[in-house]
Amino acid sequence: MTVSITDVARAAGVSASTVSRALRGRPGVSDEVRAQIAAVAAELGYTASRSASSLASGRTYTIGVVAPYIGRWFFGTVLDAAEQILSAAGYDVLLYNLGSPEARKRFFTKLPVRKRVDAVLSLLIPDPEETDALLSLGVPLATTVGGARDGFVVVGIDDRAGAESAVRHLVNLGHRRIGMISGASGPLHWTTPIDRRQAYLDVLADAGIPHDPALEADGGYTVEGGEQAMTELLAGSRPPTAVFAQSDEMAMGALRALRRHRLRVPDDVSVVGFDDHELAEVIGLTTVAQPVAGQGAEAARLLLRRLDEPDAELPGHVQMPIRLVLRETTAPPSPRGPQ
Amino acid sequence: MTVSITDVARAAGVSASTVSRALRGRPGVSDEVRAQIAAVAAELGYTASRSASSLASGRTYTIGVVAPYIGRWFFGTVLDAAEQILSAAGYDVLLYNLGSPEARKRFFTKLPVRKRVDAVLSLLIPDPEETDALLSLGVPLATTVGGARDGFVVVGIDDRAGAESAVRHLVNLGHRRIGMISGASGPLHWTTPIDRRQAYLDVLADAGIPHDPALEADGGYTVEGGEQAMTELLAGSRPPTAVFAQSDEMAMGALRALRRHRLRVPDDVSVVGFDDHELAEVIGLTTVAQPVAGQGAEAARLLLRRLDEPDAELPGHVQMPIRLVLRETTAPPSPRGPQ
DNA sequence: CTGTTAGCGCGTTCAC
DNA sequence: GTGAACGCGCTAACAG
Repeated sequence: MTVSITDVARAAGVSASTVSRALRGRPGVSDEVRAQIAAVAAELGYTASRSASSLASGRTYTIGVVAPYIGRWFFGTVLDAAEQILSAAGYDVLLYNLGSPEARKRFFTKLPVRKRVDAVLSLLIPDPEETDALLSLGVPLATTVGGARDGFVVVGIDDRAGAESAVRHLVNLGHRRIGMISGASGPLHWTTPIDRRQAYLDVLADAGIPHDPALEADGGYTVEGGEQAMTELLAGSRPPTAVFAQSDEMAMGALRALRRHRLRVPDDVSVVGFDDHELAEVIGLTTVAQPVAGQGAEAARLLLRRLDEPDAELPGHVQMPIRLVLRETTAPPSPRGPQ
Repeated sequence: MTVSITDVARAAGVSASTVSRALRGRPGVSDEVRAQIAAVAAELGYTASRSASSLASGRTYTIGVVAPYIGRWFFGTVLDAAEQILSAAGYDVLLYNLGSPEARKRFFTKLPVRKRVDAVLSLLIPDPEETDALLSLGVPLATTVGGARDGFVVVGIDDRAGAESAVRHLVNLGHRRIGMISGASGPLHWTTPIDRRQAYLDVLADAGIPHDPALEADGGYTVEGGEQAMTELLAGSRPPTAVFAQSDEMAMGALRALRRHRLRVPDDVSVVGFDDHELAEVIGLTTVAQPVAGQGAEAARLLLRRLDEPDAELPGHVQMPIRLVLRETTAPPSPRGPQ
């Protein structure tokens, strides 16, 4: 039924080893024999069985990618970029979508990637136990989230610097009542919301603006959450004149809430996001841009280099550039304040 | 280093065959032995090598998913849903992102999924040659795009009915100059834009509205394309009072173009999209909703059933429901017309 | 430069 | 109910 290496060997009048060497471009085969084998293989439609070759060689030419919510723009974009780099290098991608707690638990207890992948790229932050599980795989590890960690190649951004530039922008415009929509209720060990919040506090302190806890709300990194959070902020006795949302999706939710309250942006309230979502430009959202696809691609590249030269010195932590993109949702505060 | 089935067998004082039977729940093992083996395996952290077991059994417990642009909301969402169903059933997902022509060609010529997957789910429409390549794999096939085709389980929607409801809505509001932003420049064999366009023509004809080619523009299914297309339409001598965009992303681009031209929506121009993108609600976009995640999940389920009972009768073509969602971007035409 | 010999780790007959 | 033998298709080490 399916054509095997011995079929090719027989048809070409050589041994299976020669076929193996010839097709994989290994030295030790004369050019004419190699060409003839290639021709026979093509004619028969032969492809080596990955199961068999990885069993024999120990290499799988497969990379495992674990992600939360691949349907979300951010992760989808990272995955997209990483896959392109990996497949161009001849690697296949095994995808694990760990959005639900059950899926996540199932993955880390059964660890289906064991003996199946040459490396793992994680788009989520593993907790200490999960980290141990990944380390136990004994393969190179990379991640695009969180800070530097042992055993991982980390490609990320400077969350604090990014958040600082956003909040400072609002301060420079003259705002004093600056709210923040964060994502504190996310998974543990997820330092991003913590870092961005700290930057917010730092900039306020730096500007001599007292911190008002009533100006903080949790948006859970979703559009709906952002909308609810903004609604909460508006319900306060002294609502903010500007809001820093820790993600563009939450910012979009905030914009929706503002529209529902008949408040104009940026005349009544300014909004800054974070990410530079593909639709941020469409909406005219001022935001902190980070190279999302770039991080996926870079992490994939570093992983490939680790596989090519296991002993090469590689940076354990790469910082990608960020920049504040000014659009149409920020302006100086209205003299009359919101309302 | 890595623990194998013989390690477990030795530690449990049984043979490898018994371990194999016990761990996979096959009959022929006493309950107490089975329990003991399970305990030993857990303690040693044993997982069967997929390479070895699929080499021996012929089953890979892996499904190949090919997609264009997984970074795009639509495909990311379909993939997300399909992956959840498949991994819950114990299958792994091998992902192939075929956005670029090179990646696509590479995939279909080298066919890296051969002997690697038990089934394939395609989120793109293969041309006749590519179809042959997929059929040659000899495994169940499914797709979420295009019409019914031999050898595939197709899960989709009625594109014509959906587009009709959108255009009819505009007609019912009283619009006579109705533009369309389509995606004709996409890949060949992609019938969606053709079907949606035909529906547009049918409804116009039905309403006695003459067709004006100047009211059609190509948006290539992207936000930027939609923006350009809308700009083209506005540059005409008699711009439309309403526009049907064949996708929400193009509709969002159109909204941006309208804003830039200082035209109000829906007062000056009405816009209808197609898909019910996750941000459509945020923007208040009237659109034709289709169950995007639902299609991915359903296709995955049908594939699993095919694998479980290869001889069962399965529908070759499943139509998922659609519905028009009225929001804030459509209204009767302004008495003065656009401007 | 090429063929031969051994496994890689497991599932699957068979015997027992 | 359990174990021994064999083979899945391929790569790696060794001869020649």
